[in-house]
Amino acid sequence: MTQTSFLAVIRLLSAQALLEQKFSQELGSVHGLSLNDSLLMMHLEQAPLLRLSRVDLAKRLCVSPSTVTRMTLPLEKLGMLGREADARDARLAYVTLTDTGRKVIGAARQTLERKAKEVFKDRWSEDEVATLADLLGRLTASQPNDLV
Amino acid sequence: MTQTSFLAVIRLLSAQALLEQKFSQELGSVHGLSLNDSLLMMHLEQAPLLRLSRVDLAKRLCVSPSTVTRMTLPLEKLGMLGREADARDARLAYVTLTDTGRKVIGAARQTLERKAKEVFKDRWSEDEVATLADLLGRLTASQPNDLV
DNA sequence: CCTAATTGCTTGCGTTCGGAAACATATCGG
DNA sequence: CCGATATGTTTCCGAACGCAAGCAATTAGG
Repeated sequence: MTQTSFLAVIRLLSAQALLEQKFSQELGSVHGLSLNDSLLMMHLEQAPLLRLSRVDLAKRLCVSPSTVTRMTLPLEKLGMLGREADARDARLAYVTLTDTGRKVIGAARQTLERKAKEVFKDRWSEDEVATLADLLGRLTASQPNDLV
Repeated sequence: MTQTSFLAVIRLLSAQALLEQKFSQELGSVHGLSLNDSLLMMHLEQAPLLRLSRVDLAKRLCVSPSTVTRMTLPLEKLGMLGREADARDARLAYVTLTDTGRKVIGAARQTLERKAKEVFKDRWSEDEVATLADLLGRLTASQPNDLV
């Protein structure tokens, strides 16, 4: 069991490195976004009011709050993200997804979907991909919210 | 199918961020290694002569060759890694695993194994973990060599 | 041979990230 | 009401990375 767990974890780390490499290039050159930028905007996309606090985003992305601050700065200047205050708590500075941002992340998502399909194109049955997605979902179940 | 593939990829990326966060801290404080340091040394561990070229390591880790050069430098100074020339090709500078390095990565591996077991401790049957490991292995099958 | 292209490695530069510290605001306990 | 503690955000600093450029050595083509 410990060997199997270890194998699963090591392979997951390796697989991520491979996928990130495959996705980052095109995502950056075509849409001007990093992979983490895209994940951030996709979290906003499915948030109730298209907005989330910075600490919330940090937890979902598994990055530090300072990283969220730095990530949102350029996207805000590009008009993809906005900033919104909370009426009750003046400490909160929500990150919002603008109309421009919705269009951009929509296009980026299509790129990601196409690339994702390519990954499993050969030697994978639909059931196998579904099983993989399901098992990985168990791993991230402890996290705030699931994308897609 | 495209939705399923997309879901699998997104969840894999999220799961990796979560695992890296869980493993990095203890690995660094207890053994003084980063996660990538450990993966690099584990690749050396199972190499035929405990040695690999830098470009080979770069491919296995999905990082740039310059990163390998920079990663090995401090580990070499700590006596965990060594440098070996090739008799036929003077360009090659093999990275070797020293006795010290073998002991350190062996201990680090135990930490990783223990943490990996914790990840699946609850709500996972042995078969499920094995299935996950198998499916992830398919993703990394295109890569040079498999760890473990 | 001898030049050109290729391969392995390293260095410099710009970018990105985590952790500590600082600051503002909120909440809790008397 | 007030001090102490907690929470959200930002800034500073050091560490890690990719890319482009450069150097050394090998290989390929005439």
